[in-house]
Amino acid sequence: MSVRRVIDLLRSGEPKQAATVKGWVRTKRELKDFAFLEINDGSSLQGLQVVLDHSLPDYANLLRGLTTGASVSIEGVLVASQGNKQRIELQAQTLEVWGQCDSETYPLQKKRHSFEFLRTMAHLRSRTNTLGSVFRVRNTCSQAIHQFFQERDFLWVHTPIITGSDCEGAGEQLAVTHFDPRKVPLTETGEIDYGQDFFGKPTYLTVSGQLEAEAMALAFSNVYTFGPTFRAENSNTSRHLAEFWMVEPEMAFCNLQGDMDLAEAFLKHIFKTVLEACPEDMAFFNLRIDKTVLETAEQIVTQEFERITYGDAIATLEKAKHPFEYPVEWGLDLQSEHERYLCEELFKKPVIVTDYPKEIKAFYMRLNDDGKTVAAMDVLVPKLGEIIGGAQREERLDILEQRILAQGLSLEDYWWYLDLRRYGTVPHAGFGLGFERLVQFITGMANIRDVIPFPRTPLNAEF
RNA sequence: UCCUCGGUAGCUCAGUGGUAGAGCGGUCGGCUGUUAACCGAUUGGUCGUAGGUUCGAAUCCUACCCGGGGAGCCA
Repeated sequence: MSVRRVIDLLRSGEPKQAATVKGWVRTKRELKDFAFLEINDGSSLQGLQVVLDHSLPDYANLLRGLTTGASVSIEGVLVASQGNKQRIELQAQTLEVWGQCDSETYPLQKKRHSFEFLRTMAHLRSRTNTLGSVFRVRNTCSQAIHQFFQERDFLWVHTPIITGSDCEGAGEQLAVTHFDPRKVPLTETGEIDYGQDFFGKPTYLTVSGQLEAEAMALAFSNVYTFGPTFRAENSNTSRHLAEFWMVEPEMAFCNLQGDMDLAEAFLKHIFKTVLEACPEDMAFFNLRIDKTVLETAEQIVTQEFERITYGDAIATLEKAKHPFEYPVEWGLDLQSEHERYLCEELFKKPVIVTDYPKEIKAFYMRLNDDGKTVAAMDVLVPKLGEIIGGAQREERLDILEQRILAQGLSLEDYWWYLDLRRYGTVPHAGFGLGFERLVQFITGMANIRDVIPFPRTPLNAEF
């Protein structure tokens, strides 16, 4: 008798077939002479309905052990369901409880729980409908990302998680040390003597693999990273994590135009893949989480993104009859409210804003011919704001050196990054995508802590 | 980090100075193929923590802790 996943049985199981299913009890509905179980094994949102007849040996005792959350193995025969909520169901013949689940103390009820409550039990919450759907969609997103790049001959490169560079230009870093915090060695002048630490110098968790990805792109032409990233910012919002996953493609012989084209094709591919692979989960999000996710996904796949320069965006915002809390003025960064106005009210779709003033962007972004702006691009989406940030990189050694110095940074810290411009430099471009923000955007989940299994945020590393 | 709202039963919440409540869940019983099952009964509390005011505090005051939403920073 073959063991089959629930999704397989729901899709292709036929009456009279023998089948064994293994999973966890979601609900039990008892009637006088028989009972229904719903078994879920994580393979799909819908569970398999199992019918237990009172003629089963030791029926009364059996039912007592079949509580919500218990793990079971059930052998039986598939039959056409008399109910209208499922095509097929399993008539149980033998049943084994692997692990009991005390219903007095098991925290997950059959009814809906708040996401705040579920966050206090990250080890159990994946057994709920919503988190189950989230993590299946998250998996499909991962797969779609690799597929997109691999089909285009991009090399997946593994950039370091521990970095010796404390100046990657993207926020506070978490220190990595092997020192005993009670006995940190000091130099004669009273400074911390990092020469005695594990790596012989200060080290940190990476905030971006971009600089290393650029090095790899200058050998392999097209590469991408997909890995964890860390930020020690004390950000307490529904869109920030201290540990998150980032996707960073980097392309040699590419300009800003090519960068934007790639970003748009990339998002379209992921949405298309999720719509095809996870229709049940997406329908669930549309019904229970956010009634616009399907419409939004269809728009992403079919519509061209709006493209607008920062200068035009500022001019548009200045003319808008919309009250803004923060000032709109050339040279100031766009605030959340401005970004939301552009993509939620004005264009009603994703917007790519390009060519920002050089003062508000990173040193490595390529200086435009006007000398005032850089070849940067941000992809803004409704509700979330910035989901992708990218740029054509500055490939000219002299200008890059000026930009590093102008931002108060030191050339020595970037010696190897500058070498890339000394030896065979080429125009190149890339972008970074916050993976959890992508999953948030696709699923409509309001809080980023609910789209990663074990979220890391300030004061939260329990699991 | 700032602003703001909140913390009362396992969960979601009501109670705003005078005996601690409801719905759901759990348990027990009933029931015609149920599917957020249904019907009946029942169980369940250091009111976030520590001080203070008061004859009396879940309720008023102070501090702290934790959570939600918004902002900044960003992805």
